[in-house]
Amino acid sequence: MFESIIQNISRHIQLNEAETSFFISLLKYRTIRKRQFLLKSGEISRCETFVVKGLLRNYTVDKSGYEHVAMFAMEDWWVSDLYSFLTQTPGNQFIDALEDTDVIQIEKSDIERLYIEVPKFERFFRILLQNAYVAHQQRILSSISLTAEEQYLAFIRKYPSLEQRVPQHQVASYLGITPETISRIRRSMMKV
Amino acid sequence: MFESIIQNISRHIQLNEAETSFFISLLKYRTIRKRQFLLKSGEISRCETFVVKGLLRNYTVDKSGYEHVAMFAMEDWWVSDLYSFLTQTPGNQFIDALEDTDVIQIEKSDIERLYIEVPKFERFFRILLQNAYVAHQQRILSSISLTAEEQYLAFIRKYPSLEQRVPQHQVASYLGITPETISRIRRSMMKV
DNA sequence: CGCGACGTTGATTTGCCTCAACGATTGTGG
DNA sequence: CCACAATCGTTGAGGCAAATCAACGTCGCG
Repeated sequence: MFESIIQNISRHIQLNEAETSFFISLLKYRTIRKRQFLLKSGEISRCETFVVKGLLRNYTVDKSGYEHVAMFAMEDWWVSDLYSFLTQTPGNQFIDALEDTDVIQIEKSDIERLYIEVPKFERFFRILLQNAYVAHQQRILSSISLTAEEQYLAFIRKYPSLEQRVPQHQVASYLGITPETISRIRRSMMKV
Repeated sequence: MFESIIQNISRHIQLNEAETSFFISLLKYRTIRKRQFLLKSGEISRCETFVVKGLLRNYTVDKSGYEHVAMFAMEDWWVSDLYSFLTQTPGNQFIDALEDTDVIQIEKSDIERLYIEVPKFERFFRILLQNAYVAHQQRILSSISLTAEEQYLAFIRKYPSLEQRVPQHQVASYLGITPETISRIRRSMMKV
């Protein structure tokens, strides 16, 4: 049940048996069916979420009602509305399932216990956040420097598996371009 | 000499005297004159850098030779080419000074010593990275969802002091729009 | 079967870029 | 101390990449 998250963590830190079972005692296993919500705007993000199987989508809705995808999260990814999680105030992000999805969750208060009782977890999440920092910065640079076509090609090169599983209009939303533009890019790629 | 960085750190963790002096023993104080480089593409980013006074700019150059600003760093900010820093391989980012700037630097090997001898620093950098994560995500959402004018207004609202100190064409580069567009936005704002 | 979700295609519009010229300011070397 | 260059911002004209709007085909599913 919890092998995948233990393996994810042991990529960066080593846990002994006592630490492992303490950690596991803090976890909750949940299933979210396709189109169901894990988090809605206005709610407080109380958990960090690890995806065991399936595919989640983290997005916001602007004042005109348009959705903008902040990130996708598939197997082995962590996701939350971090701002809401940190401040424990109502957030403005949604998380829903694009596929039937199994997740493991840990509550904020339990993460804080973990930091105190097993300080190695500070290191683990620091490393996770470092990697996210690098990825975010690359995404920002793509967004401000590439054409729509270049961004799309960079996306499918970086996340070939997501490109298979995520509907194209969701990819468009993630990249900040329109579904029509992606459709035309793909057509022009076919010709070559 | 090191009061500012100690204060920056004590916002998130408490250090005793021994820890403080050990930390200080790892630091190097440097001055960079305007237009000089702290880091060039192709070099390995060997330090984390904290800005005491002044203003730095972190950017990349694309294949057409155009610069794209990844971030600015003024007083109380941390900056590095994190990817190069983590992997200790040559990076593709530049860091130069937009003003005469005083910085404090700590080398990667010394940060690692610090993590081991004063694990609280894992917490400190974790918190720093959490805040960066939230800021990055907001910037991404701005970039994919707002018009040029909305992005510019959001920038000057979020960073009014930067808007005073950074040349407009650098702000344009940070936002992924042209200097001419910013100029026209400002003119249209004057009329109202 | 019928509906909703998804992708495609064409016609048209538009926000922003490109290119070019110019003024103001700052800096610098003779 | 001045001449000149470099930097920075502004403005206008024209063009283009991508958005918008609209219609249609297909697929999967309740």
